[in-house]
Amino acid sequence: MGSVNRRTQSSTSPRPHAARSPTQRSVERRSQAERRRQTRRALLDAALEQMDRGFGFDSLSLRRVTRAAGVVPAAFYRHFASMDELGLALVEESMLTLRSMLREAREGGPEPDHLIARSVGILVAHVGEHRRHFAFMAHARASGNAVLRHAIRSETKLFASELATDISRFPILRDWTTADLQMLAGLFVETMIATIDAILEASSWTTGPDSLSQAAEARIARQTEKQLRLIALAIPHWRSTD
Amino acid sequence: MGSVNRRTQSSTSPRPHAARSPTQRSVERRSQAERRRQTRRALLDAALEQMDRGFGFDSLSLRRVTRAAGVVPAAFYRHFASMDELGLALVEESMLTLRSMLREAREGGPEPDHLIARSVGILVAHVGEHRRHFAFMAHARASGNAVLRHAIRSETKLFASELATDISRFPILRDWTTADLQMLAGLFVETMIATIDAILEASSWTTGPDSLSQAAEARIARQTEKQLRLIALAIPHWRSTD
DNA sequence: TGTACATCAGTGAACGCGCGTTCACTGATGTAC
DNA sequence: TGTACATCAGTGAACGCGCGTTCACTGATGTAC
Repeated sequence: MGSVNRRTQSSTSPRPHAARSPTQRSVERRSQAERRRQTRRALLDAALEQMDRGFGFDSLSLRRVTRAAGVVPAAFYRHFASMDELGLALVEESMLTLRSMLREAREGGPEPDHLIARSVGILVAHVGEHRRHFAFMAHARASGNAVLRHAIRSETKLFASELATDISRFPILRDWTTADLQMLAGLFVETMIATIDAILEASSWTTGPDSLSQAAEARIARQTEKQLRLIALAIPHWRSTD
Repeated sequence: MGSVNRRTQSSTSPRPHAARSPTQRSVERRSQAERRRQTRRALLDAALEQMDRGFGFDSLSLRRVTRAAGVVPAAFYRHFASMDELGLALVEESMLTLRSMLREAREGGPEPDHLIARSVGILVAHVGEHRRHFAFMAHARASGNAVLRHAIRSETKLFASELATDISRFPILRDWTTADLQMLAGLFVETMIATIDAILEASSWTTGPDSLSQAAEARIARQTEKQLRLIALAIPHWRSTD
């Protein structure tokens, strides 16, 4: 990884003869602000990197993170007051990833036939592309750090509620009570979490994609699809009450 | 908690005039062996206690455990070579608790009508009675310690397989393929894990049973029952293939 | 039964190490005029 | 445009602390005869 602190030359040069103004001031400072931004990113990346390698957030030390980011320990405090604060920034970032997945799933529109296979495909692809965010969330969910744990839990509940709203639009669920929609969305989210866990676990044995972990991934995806298809079979037979 | 090392008088006195023999030898040593056993237990209990308070296994130090157990740090090594080894002892112990739950559930015999409510009741009761073991497993599942994590994961898979065998005895599942039985058992186990997580999370806000956490527990149990009933509705409609 | 010796669970002191946090500092970037 | 000053991201040294591990030890328990 190494040091992130090399001067980056801005290609959009800052019109040297323009009048000075508050806006101008912030533009002229961009190089310094950019350096700051890069160090902050390097710290976040270093933490994600360590956690993707299987270390728990609890055993990440401030010194290890700064070492991996290529800065001195004291520099950490220019960006975060504590490791907890860095962790919360990662929660926020990871939830954006999760929501982008939900958005992608929504965009397909309602094609019930392939809906399940498509959703599972999106899930598996997202975990592959944003493995570090998912590994972070999977760990922090059960971590020893109460601040992180509660943050992730409440975000998960929110996510399940959003999903409940989404699925309420399907005609077959029109007459379900809110509680029953939450129950069903909860079941989907729980199945999703279990799938994520299983994929991460399978890919943790090796580094990078190989045929072995790809086969394991396909097997996990097939089982998840079956479970969702089974649940879907029940939906027409459910008598919703509260 | 305090020191565990007080001499315990054995009430079953060791027949003083009997001939010496290998058996006799071990009986006469019982007081020393008992002291050893008690310290070991105190170490395990201290670790469970800390983890039930929300600390992760990763942030448990050998010194904290021995302090809580009332012995000097060096005494730890008379019982375990490392914290990892203590963790594995806890995995083993916790799995016994889990299996005792499965045994209790089996003993009811097949009464499909109340089966779901009964099973959820047993689960909730067991989590209440052995909260520390469940809290340990819930945490270690996603802990940063690879040894513990893999131990729990493989035990969980074994547990799901046992459950698959159990449910294969239900007439309605007679013609299901092995893969489909594993899939269904997996779904049950995942729902169970989510329920355990939710109960532990709800009870972590307060200490001891109070009306608030009891209400939360009842709500969680009701949602789990609904989810299992939903899944059960699908079973007759599933066309099992492999 | 009484005595001399063996075992071994737990002790207490010591070690070197990585940790989080503090502080005055440096020097490149940015601003004022 | 050129110069003098301000800002502030990152530095390097220092601190006290809890950690895991080692070691010779103590003294109660257990064994041999």
